[in-house]
Amino acid sequence: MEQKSEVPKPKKFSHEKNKGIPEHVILASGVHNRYWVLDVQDVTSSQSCTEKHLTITCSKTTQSREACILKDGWESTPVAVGDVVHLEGRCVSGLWTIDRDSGFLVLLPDLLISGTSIASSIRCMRRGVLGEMFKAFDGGSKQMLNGTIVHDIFQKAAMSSDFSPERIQTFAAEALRSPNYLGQMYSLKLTQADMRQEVEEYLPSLSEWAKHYVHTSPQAGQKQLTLKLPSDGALSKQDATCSMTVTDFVDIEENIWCPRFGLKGKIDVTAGVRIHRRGRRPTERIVPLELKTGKESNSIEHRSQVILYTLMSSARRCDPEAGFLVYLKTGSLHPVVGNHMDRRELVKIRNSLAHHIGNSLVKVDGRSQMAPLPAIESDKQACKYCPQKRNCALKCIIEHLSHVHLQYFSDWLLLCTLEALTMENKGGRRNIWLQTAQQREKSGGCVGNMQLDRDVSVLSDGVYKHSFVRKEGNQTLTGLIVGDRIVVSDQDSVLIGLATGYVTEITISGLTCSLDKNLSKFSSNTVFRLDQDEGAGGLIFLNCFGTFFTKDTVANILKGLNKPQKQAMKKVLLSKDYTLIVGMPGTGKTTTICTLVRILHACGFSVLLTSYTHSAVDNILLKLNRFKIGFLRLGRAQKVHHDILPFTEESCRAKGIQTLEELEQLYNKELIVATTCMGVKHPIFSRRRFDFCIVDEASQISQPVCLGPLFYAQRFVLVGDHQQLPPIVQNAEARTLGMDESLFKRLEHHSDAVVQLNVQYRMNSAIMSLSNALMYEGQLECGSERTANAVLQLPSRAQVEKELDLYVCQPQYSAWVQAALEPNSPVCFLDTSEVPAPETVEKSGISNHTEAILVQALVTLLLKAGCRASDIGVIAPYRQQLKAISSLLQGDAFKALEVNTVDKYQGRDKSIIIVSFVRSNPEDNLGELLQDWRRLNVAITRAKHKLLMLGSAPTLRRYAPLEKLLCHLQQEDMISFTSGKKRPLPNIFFLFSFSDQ
DNA sequence: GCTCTGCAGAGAGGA
Repeated sequence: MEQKSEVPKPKKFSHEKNKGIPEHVILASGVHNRYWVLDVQDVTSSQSCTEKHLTITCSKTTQSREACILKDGWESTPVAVGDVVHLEGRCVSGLWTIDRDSGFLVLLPDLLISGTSIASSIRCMRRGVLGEMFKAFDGGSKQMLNGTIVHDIFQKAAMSSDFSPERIQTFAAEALRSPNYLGQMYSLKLTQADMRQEVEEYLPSLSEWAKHYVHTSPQAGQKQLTLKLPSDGALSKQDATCSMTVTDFVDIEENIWCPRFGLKGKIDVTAGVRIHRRGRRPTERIVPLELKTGKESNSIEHRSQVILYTLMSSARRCDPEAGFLVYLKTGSLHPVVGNHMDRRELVKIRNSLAHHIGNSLVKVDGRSQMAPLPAIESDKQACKYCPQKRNCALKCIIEHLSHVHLQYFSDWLLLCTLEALTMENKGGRRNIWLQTAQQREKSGGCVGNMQLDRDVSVLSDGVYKHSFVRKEGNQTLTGLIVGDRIVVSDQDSVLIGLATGYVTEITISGLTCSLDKNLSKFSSNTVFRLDQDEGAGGLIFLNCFGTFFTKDTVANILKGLNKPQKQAMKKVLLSKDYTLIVGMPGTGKTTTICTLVRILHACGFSVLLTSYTHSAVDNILLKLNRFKIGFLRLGRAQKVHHDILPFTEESCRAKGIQTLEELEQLYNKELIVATTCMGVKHPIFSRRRFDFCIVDEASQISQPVCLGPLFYAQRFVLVGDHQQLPPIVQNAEARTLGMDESLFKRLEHHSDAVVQLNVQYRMNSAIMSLSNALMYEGQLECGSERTANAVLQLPSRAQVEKELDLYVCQPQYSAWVQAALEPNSPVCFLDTSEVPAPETVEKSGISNHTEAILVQALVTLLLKAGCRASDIGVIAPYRQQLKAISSLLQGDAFKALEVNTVDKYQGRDKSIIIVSFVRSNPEDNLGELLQDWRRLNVAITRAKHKLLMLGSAPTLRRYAPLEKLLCHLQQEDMISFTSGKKRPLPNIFFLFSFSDQ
């Protein structure tokens, strides 16, 4: 993937980027300033020093401009026109000066970079950049796990202010049987005894450390340390000798997102300390302690980490100026002072890293490509143990990768990077600190003004249940829904990212959630904001380019299947590598998969069962469960279907798993393991392999995600239908470059691996014929006479028609209603063009009010005619239209009725489907959604007995797929007009009064 | 031009 030097180095993108400030960029002045760089000049000053002069603005109109001079080393900052920067220091009448002694320039400050990332970039920038691009997949080591556990023990002791050997023993024993660490031991093939031995070596020095430094100990504060704080000014060396005692443990694992310096990180221990120096009054500070279990190296990397933590702390509270490295192997303490020089150099390294990460793409001739990585360091020593060495020199090291494979890798790297960028610009975490809670609440995805309600309760190790209520009464909470991931910050966005977790319950006045930190230490007056967390965005780029034949049973299982389904079974069993099952709409994909799993299970094969969504996975499991087939379901309990909960790892563990053997047993017990494609980070996959992997809804999954689970199986089966919707890709360029091609589609032309399910049991023959004409070229068949001839049952239809006659004296006005209700014409397109029914285009989306009213009318009539609300589904391509329709369908009678987007209806069906196509305008204003054949195909294949479509035929004819559909409908005489000659209103009013009765 | 699901994740040592 290394781009060679032929690739032109990106010059200044001034002409490219200067076209105006993009909409998603937010600028500000003040402490949390954000400036847009308008111009960059390299200047040689009178003392023949080079400087960089920036012209900057913090207003989007670019009217008020300021200047910034970078010198004394800052001039080498890789800042370019169109970058966003944050400035620290002094500004005198519109001129910032960043020099040796004061000021910082933080490049792309909303790109938060972790302390460890910066520390690892000190020796090699390329390593830091690669580390941000690829999360290592190495799985860790015994030493690392030991480190984590010893940290945990120290932190628990700190929080309980008890470092007695007995207490520490208890914490150690708890940690050694905690679920999380057992999982890691399983991955690393370590035993609990191994781990116990490793951990126990450290325990005495924990108590020892506390004896010397915690203020409750009589021996505290006797050890001499060397500490010279910046605020001391010039002092003699003698004066720098001091002693330190910890007076208070303020926090553990304090999570800091620091957008002033563009940093993030977790501080092991935040402690209140008292520093005693000879001849001075003791000073009190709150400082970061960084724990280390490895060698007492006092290395640049370790010290840099501490200095960065002091900088992050300074943005939250009084500048600690110093922090401490605690080496737990020996129990010794090293003070680390963060003077301006060190901080300056680290911020520069951060900027360099941010520059590379923030400019990972360059445009060449209008097309995006990956920017070159920083140069390779030729330090053999450093490279030898570098965790990124495989990614660093991919081409050289992995010789078995052919050109095609490398090309595939680099293509997808580009696509994923493009997509990540778009997702970051759209949502992204930076809105938490760039927008006030009120601003963000308007656009949804945030609730502010929240206060802690009841006491915090512990749900499990590291999971805390919190209840919040609105400070001002009962304003309804609209922004969040149950299951959302959230980030908790203080209302004023000073303490950002205090905790993360999930919404578990929403009431009228408040909300309950599970969080990773206990916030009870905040006073009951503290006001919080809860922001929906879209996550860091982008796809994880999975870095892993690394028989009992019980004939009777199988025969029995095969019995209920139709011919193509049987063929599918045979194909899978005989396959060497993979099989694709093309399941057309209603052909029983879930049943087929369920049967396939039962057969494979009966044959003694192990199966990894996956799909993109939790609900798709659970759909199959619900069916499987009826046959009493055992399985293990991995994944967050909150996302799993209620009836499947007993089979989750979490509930199995709750029955009591304390030893590694029990955990191994749980992981190995079932032949069938089910999870989502993204769930493959689970420890089980570091060891278990499967005979088969089945991926459901595979045509909706992007390639990198779909590949994930396939690495753990000998053979795989992809089930999907490429005539249905493809994976969602937000970035337009990535889409045109083919990112929405699923693996299913890519492999589909290998026709010998494909088997088609074309016998369907959903639609009656009239509805089926639409899809056959449009997409399947007549291949789709009805499974039985019963399916083919099934029509809508309307017990009270006669009564309704009688009333219609009574209320509408002119029959031509109610003709279309009669057509819509007629069970024997299952397909009916209602052309609204003569009504007319124009669309409404708003920022929030597109809707069509008249169509919404017509939907309401139809639903009302259908219910009146004896239809159950749960048998009716309303579909529209646009969210805004769903809102319009739902607001008209309020009330208990409509409760069971489902209103949803086309996309959400995929994989589902209803007896009656009403589709509102929305678009209706005289211009050539089309939009993308309805241009997609597959979306239309999904929309028209959801109904079992009756398909009602509403739309303006003249507008819709401008969309190629709809033109074809309308042509077919016309031939079949399936179109009727919603009114006679431009007089629809009496009808509509009539319907209103009718529904109000 | 308006369709949306998944993800914890920063740091745990080694030289």
